[in-house]
Amino acid sequence: MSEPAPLARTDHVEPYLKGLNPPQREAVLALDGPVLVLAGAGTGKTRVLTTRLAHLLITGRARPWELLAVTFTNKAAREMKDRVAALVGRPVEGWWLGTFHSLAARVLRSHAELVGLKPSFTILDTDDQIRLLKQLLQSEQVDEKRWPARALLGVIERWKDRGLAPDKVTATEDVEFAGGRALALYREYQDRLRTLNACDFGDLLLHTITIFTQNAEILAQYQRKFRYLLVDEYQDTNVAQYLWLRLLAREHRNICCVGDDDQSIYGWRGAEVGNILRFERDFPGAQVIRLERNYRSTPHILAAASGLIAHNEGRLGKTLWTEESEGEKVTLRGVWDGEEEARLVGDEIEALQRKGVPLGAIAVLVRAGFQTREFEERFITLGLPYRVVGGPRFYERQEIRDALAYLRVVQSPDDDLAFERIVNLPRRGIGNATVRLLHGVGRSQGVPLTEAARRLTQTDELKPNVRRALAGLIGDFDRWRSMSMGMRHTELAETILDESGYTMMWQADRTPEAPGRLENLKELVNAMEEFENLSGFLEHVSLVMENAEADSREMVSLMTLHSAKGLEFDTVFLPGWEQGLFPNQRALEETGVAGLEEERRLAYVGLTRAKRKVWVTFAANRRVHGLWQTSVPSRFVEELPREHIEMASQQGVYGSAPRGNHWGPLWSDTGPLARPTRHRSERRGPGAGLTIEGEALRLPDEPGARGFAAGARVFHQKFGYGTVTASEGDKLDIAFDKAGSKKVLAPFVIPAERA
DNA sequence: TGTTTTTCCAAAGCC
DNA sequence: TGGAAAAACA
Repeated sequence: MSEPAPLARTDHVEPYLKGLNPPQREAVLALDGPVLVLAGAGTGKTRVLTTRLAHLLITGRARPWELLAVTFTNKAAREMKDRVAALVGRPVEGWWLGTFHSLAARVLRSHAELVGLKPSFTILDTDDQIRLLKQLLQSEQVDEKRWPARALLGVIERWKDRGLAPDKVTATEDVEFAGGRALALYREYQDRLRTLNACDFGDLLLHTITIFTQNAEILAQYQRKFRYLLVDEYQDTNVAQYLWLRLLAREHRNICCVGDDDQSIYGWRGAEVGNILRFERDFPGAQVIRLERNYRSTPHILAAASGLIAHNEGRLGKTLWTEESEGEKVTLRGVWDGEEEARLVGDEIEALQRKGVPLGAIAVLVRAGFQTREFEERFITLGLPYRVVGGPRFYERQEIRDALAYLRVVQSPDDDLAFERIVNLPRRGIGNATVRLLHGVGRSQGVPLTEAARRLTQTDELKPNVRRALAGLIGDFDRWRSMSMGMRHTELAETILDESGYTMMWQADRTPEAPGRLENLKELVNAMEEFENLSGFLEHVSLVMENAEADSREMVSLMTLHSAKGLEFDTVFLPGWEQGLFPNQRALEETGVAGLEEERRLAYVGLTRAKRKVWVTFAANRRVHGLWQTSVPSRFVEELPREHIEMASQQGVYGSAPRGNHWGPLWSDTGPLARPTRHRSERRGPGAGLTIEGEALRLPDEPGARGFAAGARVFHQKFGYGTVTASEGDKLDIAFDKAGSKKVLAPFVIPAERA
C-alpha cells in the first residue's frame, strides 16, 4: 500500500457522508420527490439538513439559486448557513435560505402592488398592531373593557395562521367577539393597514399566497426556480405556511420536510401538528425516514421520555434508542413549597459546581416565565451566576422602539403609528386631545398625521403653545429628512436622538434603568453601522428581532420549556410539575385533550434536553397570584415509567413514602382537576404554625430591624448579602456584594448573621 | 399635563 | 403578590 490514494473519487463515499448512520445517510441522499424526515430529539437533525444542502451543491444537483430552505428562527437560519458553508468550503451565495417571514417578505417586495401595497411597505410588530386595533375599536365604539384589542389581535392572527383573508372567513370560522363583529373589524383592520402601506407578519405569508393564486405566471416563475425545497421544524408550520410551501413545491415536488411530531409545542400560536401527521397524504408517494438513534441522552432519560410521550394518541410513533451505557435514573423529588424547591435546586447546582461541572452545562426549565423569579432570588442569595434566556429582546425595548419610531418617521413621513408613538416623547405638551384632533384632520382630508399636523399648525385651531411645539417637531423632521441625504445614517440617528431631546430625557431620568437605556441607544447606533442605509437597517429590524446572546459559559441557564427547544444541557432541572401549573390549567380548559397532549410534548421536550441527568420536582404548596394553594403532583409524574425513576420525596410532604404509583392522598387524576383548594395566606405561608416532619419552619417574623449602623452586615431576600454604608431613619444605603449599591428600607433586610 | 390611586389580571412567544 | 394600565386627582 504505497499509495492509499486519498483523492481517488471512484467508489469512494463523499467525506461529508462518512460520519452519518444509515437512516441519516438515506435522508441526505433521497433527493427526488417528497421526503419526510422524522427526526427525534437528539438524532442529528441539523446535521442531516446541512449535509443534504451541501450534497445538493457539491454534486451539482442544484445551483444555489435553485434552493429554498426555510427555518422558523433567524438563529436556525444562521446556523444552517454557517454549517453548510463549512461543509462546502465557502459561503454560499444566491440561495433562498431564511425564515418563512423573511422569504415571504422578499417575494412580497417584488410584487407588492398586486395586493395594494407599495414596495416600501413597513412591517408592523405587536405594539403597532395593538395601537392600530385600539384606534379601530374606539372608532367602532366597541367596549374595550369587554373586548380588548389583544383578544381581537389573537382572533385575527389565528385567521391569518389558517390562511384566511377576510373574504375567506366563513360563518363556521367566525368567532364570538363584540357581538359578531370580528370579521367586520378584521376587514377594517386590513383596510387600515393598506392605507398605512403596512402589513403584519401574518400578511407576509397571506399576501404572497394571494399573489401566487391570482397570478399564475408569477407562481410558475417561482415554481420553476425552486427545484429543491427544504423545511426545518415542519411540525411547527401553520396552515398558511403549509399552503405557501405546497404552492411552491408543485412543479418539481422535491420537498424535504424535517420535524418531530412529538416536539410540536406551538399549537397555541397556530401551528398545526396535522401538517406533519398528514404529510404522506398531502404529498403522495412521499418517503418517510425515521431518525431514531439518539446521540444525546442516557438510556434512562430516553426511556423516561419515551414512556411519557407514549401516553399521547395523535403521533406518528418513533422509538428512540442509544448505544450509551447506563447513566443515572431521573430523580423525582417532592418538596414542601416553591421556596424549598428553589433551595433544593440551588444546593444541587452548587454540589455539581463543586464537582467541576461548568455552570453553562446546567439549566432550569420552567413552564411559565414567572416561575423563574423564585430561582433567581435563590441564586442571587447563593451568589450563583445565572442568566434568564428569553427576556425582552433588544428591538422590543421601549427606548429602542422609540428611537426606531423617529427613524421611521424620517424614512416615511406617512408612518402614522411611529409618529404617534413619539409625537409627545419627550413631553412637548402635545397631549391626547391634540392627537385626536390630528386624527380627525388626517381622516377627513385623507392625509397622514404628519401632513395633518403641518396643516393644523397653519391655522389658529391650536393653542399657541401646542401650535409652537407641533410646528417645531414638524420642522425638525423636515430638517432631519433633508440632512439624511448627505449624511451617514448612523450620524443621522445620533443627531435625531440628540436634537429631539430624547437622549436628554433619559439623562434627566433618575430611575435605575435610565443608564442602561442610554447604553442601549448607543448600541442601536452601533448596530446600524453594519447596514448600507437606513431602509436596509429598518427592514432588518422588523424581521430580525433578536437579542445578542450573552456569553453563557459560566452561568446557569434559566428559561421556559418553550425557549429550551433545540438546546441541550448536561443536567436539567424541571421544577413545578404540579397539576394546574404543568399541565397548565388554561391549556386544558381551552383545548382539552389536544391541550393536554401538547403539554405532554412540552414535558417530553424538557426531558430530552438532558444529556446526563434530570431532576423533576414538585411542591405541595405554592403561592399563585398571592394566594397559597395546595397542589397535586402533575399527572406527568405518574406517567414517568417507574423503573427509570428514583423517587426521593421528603418524609412528611406527601404523607408517607409513595405506595404503588401514588404519591399520597392528594393525588387525583380525574382529568382537568378541580381548582386547587385555596386558603388565605397566614403571613408566612401554608406551614405557619404547623410542625411539618422533616422540615424546619422558617423563623417567625423578624422584629422590625431598628438601627442598622454603617458597616453592619445585612442580608436581603433579593439582593443577598451586603454592608450598610449609610443610614437615615429606616432608609439604608447598602453596598451589596453581588447586586451593587441600593437604597433599601430597613424592614427588608435582616442582620447577616441571622440569615 | 403630570402624578397618585385604583383596578385588573395572571401561558407559552417565533417572525 | 406585583406589575401594568386606567381612572381619579391636582
